[in-house]
Amino acid sequence: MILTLRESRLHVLLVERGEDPFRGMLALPGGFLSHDGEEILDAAHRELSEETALSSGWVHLEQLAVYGRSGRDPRGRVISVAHLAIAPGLPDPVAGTDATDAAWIPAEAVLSGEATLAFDHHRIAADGIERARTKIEFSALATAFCGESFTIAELQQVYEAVWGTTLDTRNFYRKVQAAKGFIVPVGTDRRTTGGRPARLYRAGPTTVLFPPLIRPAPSATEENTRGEEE
Amino acid sequence: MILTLRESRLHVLLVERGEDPFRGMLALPGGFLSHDGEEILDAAHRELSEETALSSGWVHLEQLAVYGRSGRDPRGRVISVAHLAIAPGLPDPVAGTDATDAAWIPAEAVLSGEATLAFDHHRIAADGIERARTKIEFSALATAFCGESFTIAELQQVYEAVWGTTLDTRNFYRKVQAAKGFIVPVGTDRRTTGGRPARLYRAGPTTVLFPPLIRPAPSATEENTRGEEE
DNA sequence: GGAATAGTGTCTTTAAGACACTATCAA
DNA sequence: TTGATAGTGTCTTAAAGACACTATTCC
Repeated sequence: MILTLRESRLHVLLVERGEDPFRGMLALPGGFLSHDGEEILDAAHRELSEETALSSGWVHLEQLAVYGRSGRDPRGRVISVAHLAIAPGLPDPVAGTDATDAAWIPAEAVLSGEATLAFDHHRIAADGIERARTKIEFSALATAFCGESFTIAELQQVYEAVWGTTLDTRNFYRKVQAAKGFIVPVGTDRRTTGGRPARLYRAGPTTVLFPPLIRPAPSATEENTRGEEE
Repeated sequence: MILTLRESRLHVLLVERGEDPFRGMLALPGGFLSHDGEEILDAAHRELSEETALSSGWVHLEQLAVYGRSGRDPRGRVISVAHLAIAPGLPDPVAGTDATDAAWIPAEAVLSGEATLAFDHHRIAADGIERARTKIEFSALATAFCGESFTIAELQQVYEAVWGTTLDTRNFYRKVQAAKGFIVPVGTDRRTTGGRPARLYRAGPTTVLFPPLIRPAPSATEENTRGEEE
């Protein structure tokens, strides 16, 4: 599953299936190993570039979990190794091999069930979004949603979009700057959009955020996002 | 991979392989799906009870990650779905089907490389231990190392063993009791070992610890425990 | 009374949360 | 000068870390 930010909102790339089963329904992009010896991670990269025509240099890609319940695919026993990809704002999607059409769908619509997904892809998507939500608390992953350089305001929009919350600007500035090695200033550069120019930063060397940026508690939450257990 | 506490130290169950490849070497217990339709989680439970003869009611079992690099098994392409099991102090191990012998090995010895493991099992074991170390910070998972009831001192030993640190008793008492729903007193019960009797607790309803029990920073750490990526 | 283990209280420091104004640029 | 966006400072509260003594039982 591929996540990105568009118009300051979190979006998931979905394809409209061009073949049975579930022809015409929305599904996560994906596919089978192209040959017996293909590495799983290579296959994930291949599927990713087939769907997004993206130079995989700037994409974060990690394994999510395995989904292998019998019955999840009417064609028979299919074991899927779900991966999570995060990329900066992407061009409009390109139709892939097994898809007639692809589109960025707001994560909200997927989570709420407003968009219905084929197979058990709702569950996979929910797990992936939850992984992203958790991981940006403790790792520098949020910068994967940004381009090479970005402003602190843009980074704040990433957190707000992924968590679906609003954050206090002053506290956010304090916290990202307190996390040493998270972002480093790109010297002289600035960019302007009508107001005071913003300082540009790029991702720093650190992958582990300390202190972390804890997500505000919504009210009562669940845990358990890992794989198919239970 | 199965983790438990023995003599206040974290141990991993390893089997000595009775068959090629890697005959005679230590390896994580495991096996293949018994038939085409077997659920992955069921198979993990089955392997678990084959190795430990444990009523799976008291065991925590979760999916860890997939390991599928070609070349990881000389027999051919083998995709392993690693699982992490955590159980309270277990009886001495029972030899499994594909193992001539099984033994609890200190996690330290596995991590340090003092014990050499077959296949890529060192990596899997390291990932599993790191998962446990991280997860007891934010979830009530540590109680899975204890029996049905336990003392706070015993729970502290779990944290110390898994993290490989020592903790301040007073701060630990304060923190576990501040995390509402983590542990609940088992009323009148006590148990005695020569000193003042300790109050007994059992696992509470909460799975998410708030505030969490943050693991003390060792000095400089890495992250990235998920699966085979990179 | 002594050995053994259980349990607690205070002070300091760090970080979170809440909150509103000043700074810099373009038009 | 106005509109727009960027950036900052303080006070309060929560939680972490450091630290040493009292309590209860068995012998």
